[in-house]
Amino acid sequence: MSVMTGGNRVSGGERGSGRRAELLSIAAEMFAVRGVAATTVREIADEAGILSGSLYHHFESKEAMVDEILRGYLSAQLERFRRVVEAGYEPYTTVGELIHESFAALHRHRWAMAILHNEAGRLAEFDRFGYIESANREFERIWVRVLRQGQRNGVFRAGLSPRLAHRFIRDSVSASVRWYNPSGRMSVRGIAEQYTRIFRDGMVAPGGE
Amino acid sequence: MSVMTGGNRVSGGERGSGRRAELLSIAAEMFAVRGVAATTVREIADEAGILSGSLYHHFESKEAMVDEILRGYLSAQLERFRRVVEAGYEPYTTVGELIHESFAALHRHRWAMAILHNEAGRLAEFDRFGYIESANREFERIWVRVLRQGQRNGVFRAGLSPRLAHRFIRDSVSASVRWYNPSGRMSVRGIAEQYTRIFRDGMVAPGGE
Amino acid sequence: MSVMTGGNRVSGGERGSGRRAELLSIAAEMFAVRGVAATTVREIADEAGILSGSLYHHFESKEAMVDEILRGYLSAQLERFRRVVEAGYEPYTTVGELIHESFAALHRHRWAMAILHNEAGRLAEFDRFGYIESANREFERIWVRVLRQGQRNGVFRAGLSPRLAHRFIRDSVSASVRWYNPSGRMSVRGIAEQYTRIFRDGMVAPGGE
Amino acid sequence: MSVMTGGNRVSGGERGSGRRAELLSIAAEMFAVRGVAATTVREIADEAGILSGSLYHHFESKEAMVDEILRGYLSAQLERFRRVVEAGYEPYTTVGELIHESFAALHRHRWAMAILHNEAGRLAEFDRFGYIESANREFERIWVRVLRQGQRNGVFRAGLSPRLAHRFIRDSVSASVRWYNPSGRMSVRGIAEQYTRIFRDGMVAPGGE
DNA sequence: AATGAATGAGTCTTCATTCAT
DNA sequence: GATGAATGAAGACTCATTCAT
Repeated sequence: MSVMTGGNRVSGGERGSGRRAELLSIAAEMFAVRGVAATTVREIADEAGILSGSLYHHFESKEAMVDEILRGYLSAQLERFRRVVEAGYEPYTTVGELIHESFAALHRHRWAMAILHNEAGRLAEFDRFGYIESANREFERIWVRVLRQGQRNGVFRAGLSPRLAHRFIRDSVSASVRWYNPSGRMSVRGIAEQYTRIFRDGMVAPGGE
Repeated sequence: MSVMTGGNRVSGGERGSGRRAELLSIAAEMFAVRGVAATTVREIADEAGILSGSLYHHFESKEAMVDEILRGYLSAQLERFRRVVEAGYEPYTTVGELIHESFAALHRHRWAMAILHNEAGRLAEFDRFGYIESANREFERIWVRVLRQGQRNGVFRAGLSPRLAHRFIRDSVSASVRWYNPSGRMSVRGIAEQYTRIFRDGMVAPGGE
Repeated sequence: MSVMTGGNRVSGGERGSGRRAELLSIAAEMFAVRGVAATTVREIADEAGILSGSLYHHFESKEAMVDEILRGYLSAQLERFRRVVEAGYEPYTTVGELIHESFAALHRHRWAMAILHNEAGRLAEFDRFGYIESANREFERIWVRVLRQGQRNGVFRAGLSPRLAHRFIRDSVSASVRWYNPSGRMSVRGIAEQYTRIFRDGMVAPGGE
Repeated sequence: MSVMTGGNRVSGGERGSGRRAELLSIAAEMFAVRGVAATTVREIADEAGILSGSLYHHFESKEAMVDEILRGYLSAQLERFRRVVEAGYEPYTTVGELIHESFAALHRHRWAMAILHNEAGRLAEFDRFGYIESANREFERIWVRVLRQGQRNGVFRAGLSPRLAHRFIRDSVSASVRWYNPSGRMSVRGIAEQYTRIFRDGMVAPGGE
């Protein structure tokens, strides 16, 4: 068990608040597209059709909005990763599943992923966002365990650093949020498959080199 | 010929004034570490031991500083990529060389790389920074050409999208600027080798699966 | 007769609604402790367990709450002062009684006294609170009359300005609201006695100087 | 020795800055007259003939302005109190001198005194203003020592609490800042003398009661 | 080359108050 | 009597930039 288990509780407890979720969704997209700092509270409010001060009826601060957005994504995604691991597949399969789950988030939590990818470094310095680092460590633990197990089994090439390999795939996947176009011709599933093949099997054709 | 041929005042750095280069180097690190928007002109000046107003004797604007930093990196790096291609190696070798060149920039242009990785999206919207997109397209052209050639030769696995593969490796490499620690135990060369093996040969051991 | 005869909704507190008095009491303490301006309507409401908007079912405005609190204290206290005077004691005794009455208010109207001491200057500028000045003038009239009478009788030292003496004691007493601690070991009665002795008889011991 | 000894160093070290002092003086009067919270940064700037943002070229924050104003007064006044004590007069005389020094500050530090009298309670809660409490404790120590010594000598009446007596005179003096009018007919010296007589000798005429 | 003072537009945030439900 | 959403005006503070000296 670890940090992000409670997950996504909305201050004041989840109460009704279609409005709250609506505002959050507007904000998430803007934060992702323009950047958190570059998105003004007024712009969010404008987009929502209210005055900027009114946002503070729903959220304590701009920071609190970011917080809520990120917590939601991280806790849900950790949950999914854990479930994959608990399913007990072979490492070879697990790696594929993890990559698929990562890309699946591109649908469900697109903006949160983008925000995280773009601003994690800056945010992580604030105590408030300490959970980001914790979550990242947990993700790493999961990946490294699987890769290492695969190496022990002889399925994965020895001599490669599992931590480095994890970073390799993690960075690729998370950066994809910048260019992925949901209405483009490449489906998330398609991208995930290609990435899995490259990562797991390499560019080189069997007997190719 | 292409975009980034002119400029390059930084690394080339004629234009008298070691002072200028010094200021630019201070700014580059700060832009990279804190973000361009989050770095104030005053902070740069403080770090340089002058008053913020005095910076305007050297540069037209904050934007101009960013511009100068990025141009320097992009033109130099494009130059290196072109040289690799012109050397006329086999695609298998060329891929390794490109990855090595990419990581080598981690030494020479660390801050510029970081700035570009972090803010390219935002900056590219301004006309002034149109050359960023141009340079990126040129990088892509080079990569895609090599990968496609390798596929035709049968060295690289068919059925993989070269553009996607390019993004895969590009994003991984460029994100590494965020965690790479020049004084850590992993050398740039070591990382480049591991990344090359994963990308080219995959995680799976020969006969592994 | 003078100013503060009407009003007094608070202590008298007909007007149905224990709720009203309860809210007023909550507000009074907060106004006294944090300052009127620094106490937000929302904080009062929070403390009362309702939403800020709901306060407006009971009071017209925040100002109206302050008004009601102060009127209650001033009219009651003026009444008591008048009664002391009407009792027709010697000036020497009357002074003691007035000081005692002043300190007695520390029990009954602690928060109102504090508010008045802290904010009278600011409030008095508003027409609405004109009665504060009127009440203060009435208090002064009473004090000055007694002191002057004592000087004529030869009981009180000549050559002292009654108005100045009044300010002296008034300011001391009213400032005591800031440090008086109802659960401390010094009783209100004890403080009043000491103050009376200092004011009436001075620090110097008989034959001391 | 105690807290407020360094005294009044202007951030950046006292450098020139007639402007700084000028702005501070404008602010001090406004803070005193309208209250710190009720005085807006813009009003101060307007009065100074600059834009509100420009104030931040000179001071870090509104709070910093208050801080500088109060430190200046407290350190100077403590110094004067210490000098009175070190002069080694009889307690009877010392009391008179302390009262005179207190009123003398009404000329030199009128606004600081007013701010302190009005807002000390609120300010003291902030760490930044911890020195206010320290200074107040030091003032009290000085007063209590003198009064107690006088009681031991038999000059001052026994049975009176020195701490209470200190509060009595302190509160009177400091509240006088609210009604003292420099252009009125009562001189500071005159008020000080009357207060000294009341406090030391009492209202009652010798053989009066 | 640099200082020091100032600008002006903009940022997040606060808060008394209103009002339909 | 109360809720919950919103208003609108204002407040402290930031910052790239300008410019006379």
